[in-house]
Amino acid sequence: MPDTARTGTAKTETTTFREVMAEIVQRITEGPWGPGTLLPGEVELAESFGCSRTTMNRALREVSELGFLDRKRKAGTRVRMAPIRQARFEMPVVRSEIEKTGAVYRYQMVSHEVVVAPDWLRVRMGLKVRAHVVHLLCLHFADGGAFQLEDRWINAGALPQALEQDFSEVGPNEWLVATVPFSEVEISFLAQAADAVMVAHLDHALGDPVFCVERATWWQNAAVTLVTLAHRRGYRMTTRY
Amino acid sequence: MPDTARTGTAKTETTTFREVMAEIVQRITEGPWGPGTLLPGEVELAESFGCSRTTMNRALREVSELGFLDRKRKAGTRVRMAPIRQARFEMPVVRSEIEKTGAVYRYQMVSHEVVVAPDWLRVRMGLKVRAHVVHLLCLHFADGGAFQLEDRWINAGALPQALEQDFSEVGPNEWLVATVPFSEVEISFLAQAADAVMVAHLDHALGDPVFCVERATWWQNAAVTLVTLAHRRGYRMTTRY
DNA sequence: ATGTTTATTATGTCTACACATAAGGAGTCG
DNA sequence: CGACTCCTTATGTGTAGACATAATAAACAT
Repeated sequence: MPDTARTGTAKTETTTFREVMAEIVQRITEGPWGPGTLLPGEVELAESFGCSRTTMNRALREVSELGFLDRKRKAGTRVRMAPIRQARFEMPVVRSEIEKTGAVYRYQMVSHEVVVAPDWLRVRMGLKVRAHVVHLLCLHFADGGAFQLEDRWINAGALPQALEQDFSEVGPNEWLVATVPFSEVEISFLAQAADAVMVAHLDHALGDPVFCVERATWWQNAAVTLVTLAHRRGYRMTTRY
Repeated sequence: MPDTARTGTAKTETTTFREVMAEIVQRITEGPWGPGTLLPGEVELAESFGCSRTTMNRALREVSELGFLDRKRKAGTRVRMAPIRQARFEMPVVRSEIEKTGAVYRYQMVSHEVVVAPDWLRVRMGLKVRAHVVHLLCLHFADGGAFQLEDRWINAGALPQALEQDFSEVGPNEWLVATVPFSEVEISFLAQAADAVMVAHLDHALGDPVFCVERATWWQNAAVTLVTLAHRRGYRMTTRY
């Protein structure tokens, strides 16, 4: 911790609202504004910080979005008793996730078929009876080792182009984000026992715990795709805040 | 635009910048602004929307924070090719998570001991040799069934009060958030094989896949606590966006 | 041709002011 | 006593105008 920019280099005068934010967070986490404290009003604060109310408002709003403050109209601004614990995961395309670690990425399609949706999938995605789906199994390698097994279903009713598409070179994920970029998504994290398919392609023994991500996406109220991403042994999804 | 919300006599008329946001998102997801589009400048947009640049700026800023837009100074505002996929999990105290589903919450302490930190923990938390830690095993029930097993270590060096605290009634989590509310956190999600302790308290067989959350927290550069939360069979952590 | 300076431009932010809205509290009236 | 109205207050949001900053493009000099 070098210094708190208060006295610091004195000349840069970075855009005040960030400074104000920093000072507020400081006062909350270390200074006099413990949990439950009712802060002075915006006007008074703005005055004491030597900035306009607009700026103070922005600072307070953003600190509030960080989960430290609770604001209500007439009631005022209060420091939360316990901060909102929110974990935020950025979910990049697998390729970026792998390349970011410096490893070499390789993609391989394992299988590709067009079938009538099985019952469990129809229920899960809300498809019509006898709806056709594209079913893919793909592998993502990091430095030659299998990193992630992708088990994907694409609703051909909503996305007929998927029937024509060749997935042997470009992964379905990258194709999808380019084709249907903005969609509703539901993500689940879960632990699953390794089945035969996973054992065949990842470094798992039968029944081993596998960390899986399941992602279902809709576009304009129609189910587009459902994917399960099974990760290699020992994978953890980590974030800091 | 029919009116500028100035008349006051009840109209939906949600405060313009939200309207503007909605319209922008609409144009991106369904309208003419496909991925890669370069939007007109703020001034021009503000004019065409009939609002001030300030308001347009706020709208664009917030849409950008949603992950749809990419803004750079001179370059202008561009629709992202692929939206930033970010999953955001709110991590409430277990009690709230359970009670929110309508189930009855019950807490039980299983074991409580003060010990010298084992080597793996010393490394993991960066403790001194022979540092003392409080080690707790606790259970959280939902409607009488075991929901979550909490395996917690608290650094007594950083938090001597933990030595005096009685955890048989109040769970360590709730005590900690009240005592050390604002801290640095690292969260990991992972899949683990059920060990003997988990089997004894949760509905698992030995070796079953268990969804675990591991959380390490620091306060002012000192490790405070490390906890592993093992969940019952079939648990998933889900979010939508 | 290449490197450097300068102009231009779009976003980033600050200011001062105004009105809107929600919610607590006081006062009023049955 | 309770329900209602009205006032007050703190945040929420909109406007117009100004300067700051970053990044590109054009002009210039070497």
